[in-house]
Amino acid sequence: MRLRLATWNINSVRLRLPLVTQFLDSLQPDVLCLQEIKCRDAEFPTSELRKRGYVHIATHGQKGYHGVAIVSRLPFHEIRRRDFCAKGDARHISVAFDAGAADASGIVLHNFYVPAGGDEPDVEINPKFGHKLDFLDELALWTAEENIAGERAILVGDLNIAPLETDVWNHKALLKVVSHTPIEVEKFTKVFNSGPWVDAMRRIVGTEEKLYTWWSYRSPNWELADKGRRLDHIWLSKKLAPSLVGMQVLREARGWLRTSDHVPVLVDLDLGQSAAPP
DNA sequence: ATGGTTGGGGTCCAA
Repeated sequence: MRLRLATWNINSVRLRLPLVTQFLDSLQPDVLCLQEIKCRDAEFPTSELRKRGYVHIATHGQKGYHGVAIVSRLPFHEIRRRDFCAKGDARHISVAFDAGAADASGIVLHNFYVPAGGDEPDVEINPKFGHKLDFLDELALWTAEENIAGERAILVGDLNIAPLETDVWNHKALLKVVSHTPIEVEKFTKVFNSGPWVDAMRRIVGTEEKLYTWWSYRSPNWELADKGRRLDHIWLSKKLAPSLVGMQVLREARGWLRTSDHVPVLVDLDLGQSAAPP
């Protein structure tokens, strides 16, 4: 069984619903994880997505800011929503695919929207940066305690950190820019090492190659200047990693009319292979 | 070094 999974920071799902449906129609993912839906659960465009076959929908929304959702053709259960840092922020949702999802059964999927962290990488003058670091600390502890990378697990989302030198357009220029500072990369790495995770994107595109998923709205000529960062990630547990058969960053989506500043990232898994011995 | 754009909700905050 093939499973196509996508993640996309949509930056207002209601405003960009036509782009979401265009994306679903053309790329045909089985599961789409969204971040920054920027609406309450009741305002999520559930009926429009159900009409297109994505009948299984779980949301963790709030008014105006943040918010995550999982939109799926495959049935799931055990929907969980954790309030990291106990601020009432909607930044996490997870589901487990059930028996009706055939070979996807037993896979737990976590969808995150990590705080952006504000402009100044200094906790003394910028509480938002402190919040981001605290969020990562709590995430590392929790992922280890809960063993969320256990057996068959996937972690996706806008993690708002570009960890590698080739994840940003200019490593040196961005060392003091929030998203690429050493302290953030250190904490990001701790989260990654809290479980047996594999970076699916870098399994397909080598670390010597530049790879971005986000281009600022503030930079004109995004395509020509190409001042991007890889802020969005897909991690597979070691057990699932052998099933990875494809990955794409849908760079063209950044050129769509009135689009998000993030583009979708997709992976293809051949779950028939995941049962094979190592 | 600076300033640039977008979205939501409401006359500014977050990204």
